[in-house]
Formats: sequence, C-alpha cells, structure tokens
Amino acid sequence: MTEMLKGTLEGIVLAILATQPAYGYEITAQLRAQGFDDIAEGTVYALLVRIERNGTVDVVKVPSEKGPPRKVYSLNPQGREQLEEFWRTWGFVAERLEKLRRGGWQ
Amino acid sequence: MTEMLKGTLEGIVLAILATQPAYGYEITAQLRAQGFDDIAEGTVYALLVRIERNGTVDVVKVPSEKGPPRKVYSLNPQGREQLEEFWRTWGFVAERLEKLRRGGWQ
DNA sequence: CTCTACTACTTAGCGCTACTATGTACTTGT
DNA sequence: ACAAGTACATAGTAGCGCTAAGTAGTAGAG
Repeated sequence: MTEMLKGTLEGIVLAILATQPAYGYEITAQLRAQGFDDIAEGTVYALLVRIERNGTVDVVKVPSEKGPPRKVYSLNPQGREQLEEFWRTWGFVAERLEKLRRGGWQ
Repeated sequence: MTEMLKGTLEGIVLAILATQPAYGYEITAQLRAQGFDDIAEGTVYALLVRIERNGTVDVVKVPSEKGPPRKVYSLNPQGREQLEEFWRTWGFVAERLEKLRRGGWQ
C-alpha cells in the first residue's frame, strides 16, 4: 500500500484542492474518511510543503476559531496543469492494469 | 510516472507471471511493448531478484539458443496470494481515484 | 576473423516519497 | 490544572525505481 501511494498521494491531494481550497488537517481528515486510515498527519504536511515549494499551490493563513491558524492551500494554474498531467499518467497506468487484470496482455 | 510505478511495477510483473512463466529479458520486452518505454532493464532484473528473495516466485535456468542461459520465473502459491493482495490494494486505490476524477469526494 | 548487434543477466549508488516519532501551540471542557 | 481536540512542523528511516556500467554468449557483416 505505502509503496503504491508514492506519486499517487500527491495527485490525490491536488485533486482534492481542485474541488476547493483546503488546509492540512482537513485534507488528512478527508483522506481518513475515504478509508486511507494509515496516512499520518506528518505525511500530508510534508507533501504540502513540497508542492508549495514546487509552486503548484498558493497559500493563505486564516485564523481558526479553535486552534492555531490554518494554512489554506489552493491550486494555481500551474497546479491545474500538473493535475492534468497526473490524470494522464494515471489513466495510462490504470488502463494497462485493467487489461492485465482481465486476462493479461500478449 | 516513475514515482507512480513504485509498488505497482512489482504487481504488474507478478500479474505477467500469473499468465505464464517468463524470464527477465522477455518481461522487459513485454513492458516496452505495452508502452512502458522508459523502464530500464536493470529495474526489472533488480525487481526479480527481490521477489525471488521474498519467496513469491520459483526459478529455473534454461539454456537459450542465442545468448546466456535464461532464468525463467514462475509464480508459486505464495506469489498468487501476494498478487491477489495487490489486486485488492490496487482496486481500493483505483476506486477512490476514479471517484475523485469524476467530481471529487466531500 | 574482427566488429557490431542482439540476447541475457548483474549490481553499486542515487533520488524521491511515504512513514515514524516527536514537538509546538491554541482552545475548550472538566 | 489537565485532558482532549485542533493545527502545523520536521528530522531521520526505509523502500523502490533509475542510472550507469559491467559480464557473457551467439550470429552475421565486412
């Protein structure tokens, strides 16, 4: 599982951010709610730091009613491009995997 | 792409071996034929060494008409179990990815 | 008969990403 | 005062695919 998430998790987070801006704690909660129970908070935060450094997301700090201020991330144009590239790559792999599952290649 | 193959490539190779025994050079050729052009020979051989060490495949050395002897790998029962586990994991991820692609979670 | 190309396998070192573990900081309820 | 929930940060580790370079066998071109 862990190995399979490599590269995919980043795409998942970009896809989440494509529907609406979100902050780390929230993203982690969404992942957990979808069954990705084992994803640690640290993993998500580190990923967010990375994609921020990559310039695919914009960040604004928003005060929270409960707890420290939130860092709300949103996809920028470069991020949308990267997301499309992700979907292309994933589509390519998924297509071939499905074919393999239903009877193999040759 | 590279990152997305992590964990997946092993499953792909197990799936290939599930249809019929094969040797490294042959597996590399099949991957290339399916569009995985960038996968280096070394990657496949290293993977085969790993899954052999894990005990999921059996190996026999078979003389070749042209070139050095082939190491023909075949899935053993433990390998079939691992393959099923791979399909379960992949199914889990693929399901959620598809859902994300068609409109998102929430 | 040497040279190239194809077949076939091996392995040391690298980079990237997710995980582990731990820490900080703010708010609310007991 | 203390626990629990909210929210973020980060140093160190492990695993896997890639790079690069090598060995070895066969066949055909020149």
